[in-house]
Amino acid sequence: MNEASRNARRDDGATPVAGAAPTFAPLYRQIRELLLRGLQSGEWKPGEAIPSEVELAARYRVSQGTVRKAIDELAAANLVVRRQGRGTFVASHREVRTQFRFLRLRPDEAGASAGSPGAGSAGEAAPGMVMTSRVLECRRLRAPSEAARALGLRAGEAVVTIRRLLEADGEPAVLDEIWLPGARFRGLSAERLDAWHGPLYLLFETEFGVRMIGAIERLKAVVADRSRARTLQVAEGSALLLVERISHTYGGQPVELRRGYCVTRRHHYHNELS
Amino acid sequence: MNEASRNARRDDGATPVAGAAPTFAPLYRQIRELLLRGLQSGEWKPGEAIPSEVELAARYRVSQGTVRKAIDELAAANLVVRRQGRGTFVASHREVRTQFRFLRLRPDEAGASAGSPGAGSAGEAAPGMVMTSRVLECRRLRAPSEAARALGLRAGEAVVTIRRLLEADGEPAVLDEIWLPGARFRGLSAERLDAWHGPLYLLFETEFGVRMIGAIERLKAVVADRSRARTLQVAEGSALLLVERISHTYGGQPVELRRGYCVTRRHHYHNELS
DNA sequence: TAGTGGTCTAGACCACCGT
DNA sequence: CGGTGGTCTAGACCACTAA
Repeated sequence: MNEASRNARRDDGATPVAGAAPTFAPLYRQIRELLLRGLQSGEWKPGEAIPSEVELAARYRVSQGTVRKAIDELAAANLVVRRQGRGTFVASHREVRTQFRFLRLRPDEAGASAGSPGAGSAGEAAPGMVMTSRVLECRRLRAPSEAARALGLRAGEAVVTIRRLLEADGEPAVLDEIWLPGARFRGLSAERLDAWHGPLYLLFETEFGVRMIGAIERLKAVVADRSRARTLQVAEGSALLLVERISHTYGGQPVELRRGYCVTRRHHYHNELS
Repeated sequence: MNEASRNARRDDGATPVAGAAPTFAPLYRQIRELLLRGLQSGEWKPGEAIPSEVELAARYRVSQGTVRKAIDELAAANLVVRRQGRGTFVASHREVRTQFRFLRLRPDEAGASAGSPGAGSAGEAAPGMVMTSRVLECRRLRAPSEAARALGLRAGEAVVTIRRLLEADGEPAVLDEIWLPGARFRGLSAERLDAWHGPLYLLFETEFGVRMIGAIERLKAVVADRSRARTLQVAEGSALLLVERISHTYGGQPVELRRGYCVTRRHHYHNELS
């Protein structure tokens, strides 16, 4: 198989560094890109199983080990979940583990029970708090320049904007201001949001076919203005944690701009460095 | 080799879940633990090469592939760096890539040139700013209860505390308040710090044999009190980003408590979710 | 029991690095 | 050139899951 297929497909496509000479990608990366294409195109939907390793190996005419390494990378990127004895499944925001990858707010008294990982365990603890959401506003408008830039839209294109208040254990915790590209989110309305109970990203995934697979966040500390202070029920002039997020779907394409104003009196933003 | 060595060593040690029945670890994890022990004991020092894969395979009497998988995990945890054609090296804070894993502050105008990773590239950009440090204070004292708890010390044990001001491009950016266990940091003094030019963690690594390999951070927004406002040259009542960090060395053992008060007027804390 | 992912091996060859 | 990590293969067996 090798002597032919190795050079059959050139160029990774994942690292389009301008000016770099076209480089050849190892087989398992080429396979990874093929699988990625299947995920992106919806050939396999969130929650479904992808074909078994042996079947994929036969289909692409490579060894199982090579397919395995390709899937390993997809699993490392949380695009796919392996389950021994059952198969490999497309990651979905239906799963709790996925949900809390994007919610970094935690109650302060987390017990601090030192998990102490050996060399590389994830150790995701379930945040012991009840989150409820209340939609304050949802409307369509022409993209403000800032949102257009973040979402890669032309100035004036349609966007959907949402304002919602998250409460943690009954207390106002986060005021979210969200912008979404109008083209991908036709039919998204306040009614639709009110009727939905569950994570926002799960709604996006099931109703609009938009899977959030990653995000870049910029955190700042800001002073609460009058309006935000009121909705969050804190004093004007309080310090708020501003989390600006641009999340993307397959291929790094941005599909959400979000600004979350967080009350960090009894909560904090959790992050692990390694 | 296999029929014997597979069950020769039992129990991972990395996941000491109380009450769980003793479980057997795959060979490559056992090898990983052995290598980890070598790193921890200083058998191979930061910057040095560890033995080659074939040599390790011979030493532990397993196949090269098994050693390889063990090293893969150590590399994924940033404990070790592979260099094709040269060898595998113990990670050191001397390297720039390592340094900025722990410095998440970035200047606001980072160009925002959407890097758009394919499936799982790290894409660490060099923060385009000049950081300089000025030590305000360094003294030894009995651990305040909070620091003792964070560092796992008995109340009243000795700690070293440091206060330092970081300037980014000439402007005050971060006020750090640091606590270190006194036992591990004998001889650390203001003079020693003043004489040092370079990352703090590199000093710890080279002079005290303490390698920071990970940390847990809790972020909050706070209001600047009079004293901190003055040293950071901002108005009293400004919002500051408080980054509380507990960093650890091998085995998850905490060795630093740090509180950083960040001015986020022209900078932000950068984070990537996936 | 059949099918899946998980581990381990042994050997081949490639790409890269320093001498 | 020799040594290192990187890729790929083929086959064996194990651990787990579901029918």
